[in-house]
Amino acid sequence: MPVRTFVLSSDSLSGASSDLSLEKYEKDLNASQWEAVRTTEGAVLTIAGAGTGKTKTLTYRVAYLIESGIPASTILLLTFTRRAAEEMLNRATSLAGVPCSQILGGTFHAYALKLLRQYGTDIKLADNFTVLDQSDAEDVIELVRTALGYHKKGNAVTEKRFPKKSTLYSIISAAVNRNVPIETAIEHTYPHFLSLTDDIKKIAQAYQNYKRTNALVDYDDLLTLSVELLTEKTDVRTRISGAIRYIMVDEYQDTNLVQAQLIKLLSEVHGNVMVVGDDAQSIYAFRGANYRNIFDFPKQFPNCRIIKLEENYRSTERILDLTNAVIAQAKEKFAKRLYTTTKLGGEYPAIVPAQDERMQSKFVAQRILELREEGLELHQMAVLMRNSRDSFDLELELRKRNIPFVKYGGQKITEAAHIKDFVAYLKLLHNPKDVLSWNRILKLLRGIGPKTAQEVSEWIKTAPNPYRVDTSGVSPKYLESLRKLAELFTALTTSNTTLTDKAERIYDYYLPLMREQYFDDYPKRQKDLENFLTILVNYSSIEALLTDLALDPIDLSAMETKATQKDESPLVLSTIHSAKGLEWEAVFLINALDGIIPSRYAVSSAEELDEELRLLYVALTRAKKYLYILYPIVCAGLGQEAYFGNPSRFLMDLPEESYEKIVLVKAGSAPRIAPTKNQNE
DNA sequence: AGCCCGTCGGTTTTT
DNA sequence: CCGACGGGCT
Repeated sequence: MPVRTFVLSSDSLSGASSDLSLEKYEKDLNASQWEAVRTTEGAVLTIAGAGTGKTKTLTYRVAYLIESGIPASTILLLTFTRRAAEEMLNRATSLAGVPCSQILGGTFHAYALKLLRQYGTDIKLADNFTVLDQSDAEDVIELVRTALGYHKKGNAVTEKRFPKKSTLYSIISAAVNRNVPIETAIEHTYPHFLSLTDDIKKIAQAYQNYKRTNALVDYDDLLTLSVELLTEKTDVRTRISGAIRYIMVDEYQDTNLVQAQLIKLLSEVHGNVMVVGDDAQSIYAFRGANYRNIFDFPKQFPNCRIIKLEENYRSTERILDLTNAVIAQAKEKFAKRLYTTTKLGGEYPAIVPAQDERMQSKFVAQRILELREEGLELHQMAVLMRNSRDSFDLELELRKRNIPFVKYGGQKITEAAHIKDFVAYLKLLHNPKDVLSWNRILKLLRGIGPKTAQEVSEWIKTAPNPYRVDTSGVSPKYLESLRKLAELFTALTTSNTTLTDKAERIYDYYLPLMREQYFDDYPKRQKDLENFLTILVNYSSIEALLTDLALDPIDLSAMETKATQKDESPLVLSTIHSAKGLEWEAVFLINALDGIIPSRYAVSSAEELDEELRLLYVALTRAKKYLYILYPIVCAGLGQEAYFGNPSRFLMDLPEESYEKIVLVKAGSAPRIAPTKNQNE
């Protein structure tokens, strides 16, 4: 039996020691990282390239502050996802040897929500307000659009096609996030709707009013209302910013103007702010992020110190050469070029044209199994894609070969109709006047459509006891089903049961309705609901559950894996956007086609094209050791007709010596991998 | 008038 | 595969 020694690294042990000297921090870091850690006073801008130890630096800085005696509750750490915050805090805790869990933080939106829950009434916000996620917000828009009469065709104003609710939402949201008037937002993304500007403005206004009168707050409101609060209420601002001595912001290139404003306000008293970001990795401009925030930071904080991290510790030299060549194609140039001194050489990154999507999937699955034979674990490998649906074929192949995987990106559980239905009952227990949820659950009843649902829910809003749906004077068509609904709510509200009991009760009531509503695929949906119930058990209050669902909903397929966990940590499938900040030993990028990445919706403007290039850059820089870029040559069209796909334009002009090409050859029924260096022709 | 259901068209990325 | 739309039904 082979025996190896295993060396425990010192930093996982040092946590236990009460080593008062802070030198251990210096020892683990390079000069720039250490400078970023110890420069705690004043404003600091850290520009950190991919894989240069950005997360490590932030983690060490948190631990360093804590060990220097700074109370955790005076530190605010803002990150892009809650997962990122949790991971950093865990690592900082073991580093500093003292719990860091008291640190304030999470996402901008979550922190803003906390502020508003506490001080919202100061700006006349109802104290029981509900947070709308995107699909809720779209439903509200649909509601006000209908109320204004825009749904009818032949309406004088709607001779032309009227934008659908998701388009309306994205226009309204873009205007807020970019801090521009509605017409500018329309012109930017949907110039063909410019002639409807006045109507869209009316809807935007009605949407705003509706939210206010019904105590609803959408994602953008969380940020803008926080800014409003801190701007207008001087005493609140002084109290809050006085209590925050140190602020750290991760992924600053993906913040928008409102978020930048928020930072400025929160740091007013102490002025100790460090923002960390990489302009080359900005991939959220589509949602209003502005990477120029990075360059504007020194203007906002004139005495700010600028620190650059340029030494990459993640990838091999060969991968780095390729990714440097990729990002060099950007129209807007980036000043830095990453280098490595520790991971010289390595395997060539590979570009793999596959005959078709099936072949692509087979290659990925087979190569993953081979790498696992060589000792890589499944969770150390990832398959990345531009669009969530690009992995459907691969998912079939992985299931066929029994390779467990978890998928990030794509549909969230709160976007699935059946989960939304289910949650609507819970929302009503939390807020009985939630018209939106009434609407939703009433429409599930046979004979009740949009019109009746709206009438009934408007009536409920003013009723003394909303749960006792009054059945007098309603049409016998749906009398019985209304009675049953009232019965459900009576049971839910009169007995003192736990959340789990309530949920089960709702489940029993809802299941038959669901079967009727979504007859085609109800078994799948039923399974989802059962999985959802197992997650729900972890929550003690409806409010906690609803907050999590609104601000950090898990992906539908991730929920499935969570519920049916196998003993082996699964392979990761992820959209590039959801892969931000993560890294793997082996990375496969699939469907690297022109029209996919860059997206065909982005090719008309140089700016959007650059963002797609940065997206590709983010994808490729996730790889530590192995990198495969794949695309199918023949693509299946929408119907049955196939067409020839072109590889991404970003791959066309890369230096020949920066990658190898892999040609797939069939051996019997299974394809074999025949590596050929592209330079030996 | 309002509901139901079949058909067709268009399909990015997410706090 | 979901959502908008139109026609027929209650």
